[in-house]
Amino acid sequence: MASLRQLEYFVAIADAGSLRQAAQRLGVTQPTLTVQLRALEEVLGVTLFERTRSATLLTPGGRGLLPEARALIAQWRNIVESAHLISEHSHSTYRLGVPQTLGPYLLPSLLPSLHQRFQQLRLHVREEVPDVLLKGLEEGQFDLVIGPISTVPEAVVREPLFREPLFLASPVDMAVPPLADVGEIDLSGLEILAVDERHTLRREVERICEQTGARLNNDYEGTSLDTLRQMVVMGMGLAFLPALYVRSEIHRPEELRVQPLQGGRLFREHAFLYRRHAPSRQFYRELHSHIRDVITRDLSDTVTPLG
Amino acid sequence: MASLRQLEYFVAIADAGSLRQAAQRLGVTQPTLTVQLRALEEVLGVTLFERTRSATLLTPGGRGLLPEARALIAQWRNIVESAHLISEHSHSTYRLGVPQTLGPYLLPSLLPSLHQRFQQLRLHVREEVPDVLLKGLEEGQFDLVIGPISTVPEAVVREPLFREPLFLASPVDMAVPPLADVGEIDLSGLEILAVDERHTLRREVERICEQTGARLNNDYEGTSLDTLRQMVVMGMGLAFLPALYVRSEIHRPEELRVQPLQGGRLFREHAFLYRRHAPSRQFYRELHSHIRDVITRDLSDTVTPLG
DNA sequence: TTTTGTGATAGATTTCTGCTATATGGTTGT
DNA sequence: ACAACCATATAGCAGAAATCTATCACAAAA
Repeated sequence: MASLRQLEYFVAIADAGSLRQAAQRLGVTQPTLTVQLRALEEVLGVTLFERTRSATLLTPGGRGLLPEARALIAQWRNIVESAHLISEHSHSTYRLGVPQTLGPYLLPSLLPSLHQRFQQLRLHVREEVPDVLLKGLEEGQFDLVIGPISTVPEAVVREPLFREPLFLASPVDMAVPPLADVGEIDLSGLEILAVDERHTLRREVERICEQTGARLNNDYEGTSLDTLRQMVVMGMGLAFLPALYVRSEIHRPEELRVQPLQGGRLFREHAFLYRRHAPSRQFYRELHSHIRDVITRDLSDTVTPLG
Repeated sequence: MASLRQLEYFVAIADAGSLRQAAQRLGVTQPTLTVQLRALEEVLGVTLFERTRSATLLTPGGRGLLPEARALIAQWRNIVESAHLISEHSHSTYRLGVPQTLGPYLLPSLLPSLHQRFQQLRLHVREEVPDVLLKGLEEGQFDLVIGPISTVPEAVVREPLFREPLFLASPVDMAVPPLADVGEIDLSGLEILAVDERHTLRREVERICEQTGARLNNDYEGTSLDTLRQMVVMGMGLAFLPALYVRSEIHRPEELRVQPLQGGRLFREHAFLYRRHAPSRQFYRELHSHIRDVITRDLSDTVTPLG
């Protein structure tokens, strides 16, 4: 095995045309070069220089290897430089996980601002269901997660982000009384549609249904909020839709009536998660702080910031 | 300064996903990896792995640097491989110097056969005048020289190659008696043309002129044998042309009469030269041996092999 | 012939690398 | 809850490698 240093010696000797001069430039002594050059030649099995008393000449073999050695050293310097950039954080690609029911409606409000604040930051976003998000965070498939507030392992830091109201969506041609507080309302007999059971949103809806006497339709499970909306429009039932979704959709009152539910019992909450011992945790804290600010500034008409 | 080994450790740990497993694959112990990895991280200024008790995860920074590390190691293996190819000799490019008055007429007979014998051999041929050839050989601008026999420094090995007769060239319309032996012939009064004085050939011709009483034309110096021939054709004088030149030219008796000069006093001699201490000298000896064989086999109707 | 400049060599010293043994801190199974 | 286990971290030592100083040997130039 040879070392990078030996390759640098090789190049320096070739450039200087003499061991002594190369030694001087490199700040080492000439015997060092004699020995190290010999060691490199030993490893390569090629005599790189023809040593005469009056000059040190590249052999044909050495001439062929010289550009490759230069390239290798350049590549090494490149790595060091990249590393130093990366060491300032926010120059790497962080893998962010979000639930499918949140990502498309939250991130468009978040990413432009994040990108402006951390110019070199690259986020690789992947949508997953919450269970997978948490597991993936623990196991290292994700660096960051924005997901439902839930109990998290000791090894994960959970920073509450915001509370998001749920709206009751119904077809325009259906008579549903305005709801003041869901706790006081009787929805018995009504069909409620929800996304499949891997989503936290479904658990919220299940709880609400028990409290209001509504019936959860188990035959049709929307795989996305958009599907859910289509199903409501087609009269298959009612649905609870998160505020950010409602906000982001082109509002079409002629198709869908959306009722705010006062009283604050109907909502879901999201948090910012990362591994407690992640080397970049300091940077994650900065990210969190910035995200919280953006939400407060841009989304507080829709959601309630937490923490 | 980091080492190639540390980069290999980095890659191995990333692949294995654990220090212990990586250590086992690499045939070292786990503390070694702990220490070396830390050293590499120190140099790069980047934490490459997030060490947890249950797993060893790449950090975002480490993830970014991993492909570069792989590339560097690949390039290093590439260098070693090239070197090992080169070490079998005849895979390098050797710089061959020849006189302008010989190269174009000898090499076409030589190179195809050389290439067949040493498939991977690459020769970079440059034409120079003999002085420059010898100096260039000593100073390392050439690895090999085929040039006029002359006294050479101790540091240069001179292997005689062949003796090349000189022919007397005259215009077809000029009456010149057939020459049996130049020593017995009187050429007094005739104009002799020669190449410029940097060529050994000119010195030969000067000597001959003194012996035969011919007059060397100093006003017109051909810069190449072809120019010389043209000048003879145009009636500006006679010239001595080397056998290989005569052999290689399309013979045009209607333009130029070429007379062989018997007696063997009129010739030039060429040798194969290389630095005595060149690391590839063993290979040069093989080359010389092969070249001698080719000359004996293919050119002995024109020249006399030596040595 | 002396001087200067080149690479090679020897031996001492420092630095690096890897080992063994052990500590530390989570995870898992009872 | 606790023991057993498994991961990485640390300490200290030994051998290898790298470097230095001093010197040699040789060639070219003055």
